[in-house]
This record gives sequence, structure tokens and C-alpha cells, in this order.
Amino acid sequence: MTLANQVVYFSEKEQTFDSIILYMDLDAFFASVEIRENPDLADKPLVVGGNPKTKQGVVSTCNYKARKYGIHSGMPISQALRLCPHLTMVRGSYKLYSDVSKSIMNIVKHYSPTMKVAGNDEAYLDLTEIVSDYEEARRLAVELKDDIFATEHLTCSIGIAPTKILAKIASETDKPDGLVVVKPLDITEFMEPLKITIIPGVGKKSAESFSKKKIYTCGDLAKLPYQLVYQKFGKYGLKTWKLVNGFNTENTENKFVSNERKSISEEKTFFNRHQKWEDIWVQIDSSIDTIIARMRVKNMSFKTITLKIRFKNFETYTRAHSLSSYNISEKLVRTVVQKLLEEFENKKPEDIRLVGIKISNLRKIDNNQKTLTQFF
DNA sequence: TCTGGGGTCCTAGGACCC
DNA sequence: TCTGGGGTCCTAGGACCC
Repeated sequence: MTLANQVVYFSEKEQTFDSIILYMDLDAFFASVEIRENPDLADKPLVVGGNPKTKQGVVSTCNYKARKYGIHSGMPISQALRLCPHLTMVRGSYKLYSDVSKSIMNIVKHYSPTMKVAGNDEAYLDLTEIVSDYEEARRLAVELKDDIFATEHLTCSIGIAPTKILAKIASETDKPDGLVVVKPLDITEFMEPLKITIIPGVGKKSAESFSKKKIYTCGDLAKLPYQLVYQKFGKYGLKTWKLVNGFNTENTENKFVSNERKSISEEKTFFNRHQKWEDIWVQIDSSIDTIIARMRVKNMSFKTITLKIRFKNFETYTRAHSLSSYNISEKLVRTVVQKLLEEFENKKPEDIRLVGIKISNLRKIDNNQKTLTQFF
């Protein structure tokens, strides 16, 4: 299809903003909790994650002192140590983080009944029905920050804007302990100087392809004709173009509907690498156990099983099989995984770096239906 | 340089059906 | 001797997020 035939659709909804959204993000969450528990760490560059003894693994979170050295989430520990040899490392107390997170989300909940928790350390609040304007929203945000600090001694950054994505971007521009409000009429001016990578979803690869067209900031993208953007970067590019030009790219009707879980998975990396097939099967069985247990707690059933294998050269394969109907049997998972694994049985088990199991195509088990079948 | 773990979403090709 | 078109489901891989 040629470009001339392509229809680009701008709806009326995209031109209107009728919501006020607050986004809250806890600052360097895991690292901040560690510092709260052990104040001696406060003045040191600190990372949570990885194995301090073997220096394997990656950075999960780091404090702002560590970020000054160029350290960031996802960076290999060995590289972080090269950037900062006197780095302090802790393994992480994930149960504690989860408890603190729950406590904070409980506080946040008081500020609006329409809330969406997005991970351990972030949440969106719909303030549309709660406040009458952006100034009132700002005052509410200050209150929320004080509330969180008084209870949990942690700081957060807040963005307020007419959509979730803009509120998130707003919060990113003033960290830590920031508060940024972007009103509908200020969107394009606000976006213009920001780096294109500030947009959630624009990662390394997208930034690279944008830079080939001399696009580095949101303003660079905004200036281009949308036809060209669509041609070069496709659907996602066009959506990004609309965003930086101040269009509303969000579906306002169901923006706070909490979505059902789509998959449950577990994967494990072998670090010592002397495993035999037996050891790999021990790991697989244990993963199947936890996954099925989690599925049962959620009262769900599955249709698709996926095996993931990564070799030490980082070559990664996924093999999936879908059943003809929904199922809950762990035995069946094992049988299917066994079949899927056959393809790799001529490989050396010690060359395997990671195995993962995933169930997807999930469906809630209908309790009414269950009781009905008891009668018939 | 060495790359965790739990997720979501997107793309592209192929099978199959009407 | 030339093979439509739309929809749906499945698989594999990859980008990205926290």
C-alpha cells in the first residue's frame, strides 16, 4: 500500500482533555528502604541486587549517590563496580519492600477511590472527580507527599497532568522528591525540550532509530509532518507523534480498569554451571509447582505452556504449546514441557544458562459453574 | 563488559475457516 | 495455470518496563 492510500485517523476525543491524573513514583524505592533501615548507608553509593560475593547479577535499584557514577537499574554488577569500586552492595529484603509498598498504597488509596497500582513503587490516581482544578490537585499532592513521609519516611516524585502518560512523564522531570504539574494548554511547550527517551516505551532501540532521522528531543519529532513519521516509524511512531504534539492518546473510558493477569512464569539462571539434566529437571519441577500454586490462588486455568531455554552464549529459545481446552493440571504441564524439551536433548546440560516455564492464555474459573456441576 | 526476574505488548508468518 | 479476502488462533522473537 502506498502512503497516499493510508488513512490516518484523528478522532475528536484526541483533541480534548477532561481528566486530572496524578502519578506517584517512590524515589529509588528499594535503596531508600535499605537506607531507612540502616542510616549509615545514606552517604554511600548503594546498589540493591546481584550477589555481593560472586559479583554476578544486575543492579535492581541504586540510590542517587550511585547514579552519579553512571550506575543504573539493569546494569551488570561487575560494570557498576568498575564505575565505582567502593560501591556498597546489598542483596535486598524483598518481603520488607513489599510490606512497605502495601502500607504506602493504602495511604495513596485515601486520596481517590479510582486508583491503579503499577508495580511496587508507583500508582496512578484519578483526581477528576476529587478536585476542581490543577491548583487544588497540587495542594492534594503536597499533602500526599507529607503523608507518605510522615508514615514511612520515604520520599516520592509526583506528576499531575490530563493523562496517565503525561503525568508519568511530568514526574520524571523532577526527581527525587519532585512535584510537576502540566496543564492541557502547556503540554507542547512542556514536552518540546525533553529527550525523546523520556517517553515510556522509547528505549534504546527506538532512540537509535529516531537518532538516524536526527530526532533527539520530543520537539524534534513534533516538528515533522505526521505522514513522514507514519511512513518511517509506523503505528507506534504516529502515536508518539500525537503525544508530543499535545493530542490525547489515551482511551478515557477504561483508563483505570484493572487488567486481568495474562501470564504466570518463573525462570532461573544457573550460576555455577555444572548442572546435569537431573538438576535442570529439579528446577523445572520446582518452577511448575510454584506457578501452579500461584494459579490456584488466583482461581485460574491455562491453555498455553511455554518453555524458555537460554544457553551460555545467551542464545535464547522459547517453545510453546497450546492445549485444546483450559486446564489446571500440573502433570499436564510437566508432560508438555518434557515434549518441548526433547528438541534440546542433544545439547550439553552444562551449556544451559537459564530455564523458564510460563503458563498463559489464562482464564478465571467460574465459581458458579463449579457449583452447578456439583449438582448435575 | 557481561548480561536477574516477572511481566506486557507488538510484529510477522502460517494454518485454517468461511 | 493461477490462485480473494477477512478473521482468528497459534508460535517465535524482540523491545520495553519496573
